Amino acid sequence: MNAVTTEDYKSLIEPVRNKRTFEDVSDRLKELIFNGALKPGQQLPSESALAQLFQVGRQSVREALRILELSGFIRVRPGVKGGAVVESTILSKIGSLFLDAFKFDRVSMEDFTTARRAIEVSMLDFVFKNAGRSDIESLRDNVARAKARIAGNSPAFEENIEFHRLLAKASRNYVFSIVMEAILAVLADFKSKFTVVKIEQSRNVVDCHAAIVTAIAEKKKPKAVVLLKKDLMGASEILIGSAHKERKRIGRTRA
Amino acid sequence: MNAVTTEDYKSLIEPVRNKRTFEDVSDRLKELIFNGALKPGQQLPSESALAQLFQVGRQSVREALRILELSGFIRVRPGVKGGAVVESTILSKIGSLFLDAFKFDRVSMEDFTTARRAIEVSMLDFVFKNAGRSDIESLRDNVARAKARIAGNSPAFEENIEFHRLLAKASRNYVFSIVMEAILAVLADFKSKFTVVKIEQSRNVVDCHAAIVTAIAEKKKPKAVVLLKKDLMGASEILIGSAHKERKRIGRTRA
DNA sequence: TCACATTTGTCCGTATGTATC
DNA sequence: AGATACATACGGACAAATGTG
Repeated sequence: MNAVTTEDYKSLIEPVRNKRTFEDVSDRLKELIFNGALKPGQQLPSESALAQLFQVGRQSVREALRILELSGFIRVRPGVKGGAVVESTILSKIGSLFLDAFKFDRVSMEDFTTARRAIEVSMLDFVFKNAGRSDIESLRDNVARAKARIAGNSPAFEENIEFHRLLAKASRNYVFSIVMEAILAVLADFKSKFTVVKIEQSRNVVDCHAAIVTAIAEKKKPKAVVLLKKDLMGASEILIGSAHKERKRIGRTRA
Repeated sequence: MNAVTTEDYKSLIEPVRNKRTFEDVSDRLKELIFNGALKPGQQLPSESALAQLFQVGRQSVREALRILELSGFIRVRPGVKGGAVVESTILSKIGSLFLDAFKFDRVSMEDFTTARRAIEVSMLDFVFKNAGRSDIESLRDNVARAKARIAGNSPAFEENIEFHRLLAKASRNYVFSIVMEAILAVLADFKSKFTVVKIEQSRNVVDCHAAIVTAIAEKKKPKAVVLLKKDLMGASEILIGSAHKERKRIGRTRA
């Protein structure tokens, strides 16, 4: 008899079954999606059918579907002909999780805007390297729509956010699209809550965007960098300004 | 009578109540966490207690807790004195979601490594600007531990990943920590699956890391940039190499 | 317009596994 | 070892949503 306890074996022997049922189910379904056995647009069996197939209760299936839904693998709708359909909404899910991280860990607007500036400027290299004619067309189209909206006397809030999404797409590197989506999620949330977008601000932004597109089309990289920095700096000032006001209003400082 | 249907109003009128019960519950709990009413380390009431408090069924509470768990807000453990505890694991959740996006959308290793290089190099600016003595100490410590492991004739896989996490921390900007966590999740997953880390490779990496730390300590930025690029380029080659082999082995091309 | 079928959404009762005291 | 308190899991039931005839 010695002092070796079960505890000592925990690092050596892993349990045969440590996963919870619903985790097992969601992992199995994930695998099917990764394998290509379940393709985007394809309908999954109903909850009760899945329960029978996996030989588990419906509750476990539901919790598994909840996981897949939140991870951005499926969309679930009620009603006849409803149910779970394979569909990638991961991008927007990453955005909301990033936003959660911001709120939970109380990231400062200064950190956010400076990091954003650095990342987006470095992304511009890729735009110059990889953007095609169609990308530039999309950007031009975006600017045109933004101008039209401003001409109609309303701020082009959505369009000006979309511009950066399109810029990321023009980098032809999906990683930047993911990161940009995260950035824009924070931006959209913050702006919608704390700032009133004025027409004048919107107009300046659109003008800057238009100049950026021109610089890209004319392959003038240094000019584009300067313009993008100016654009992002303007956004920073608005954000940080309202963040300070907000902190004052709430009367609580950062931990 | 005109052709205006209910459908036309969907963009104008949002439903009074489109949320499902469990979404309501998880949102309410999230708010309590953001408000600071529920602090990290704090225990939530039991499932049945929450069900009574919110006046909903246990199943709705369970699905709400599943969401909070997956979003990285709580940890759930069974047994007496178990239950849901507020705890931020969002960083690792963002990592796994990022990894999911990679697998789902079949991002190429080329895109991943080039984007990573760009982001990490731009992050280096922040390291030079903000890193304190303690950050450099952490990096030095990491290199020392890696060297010790290699001296013991085993590859310093974990330590070499951790190096980049510490580098992000040294930037003193949490945004980079988040992005880095996402990058490392992909890296760890890929390496653990497809490549055998050789001692020789590990040694080269550690030597490079050591040189980077020295360059940072001596405030030699251009040198640090060159070294970091070299380090990341080495990682790229290993990854892309094994990615090609892997694609060949599986016998499936990218969609 | 209305009834119907299907599927998700929700609740309840109950049983089991698990960790702590 | 036994009692406990909790999550986990199952099955049944009904409500709500939604497409179809």
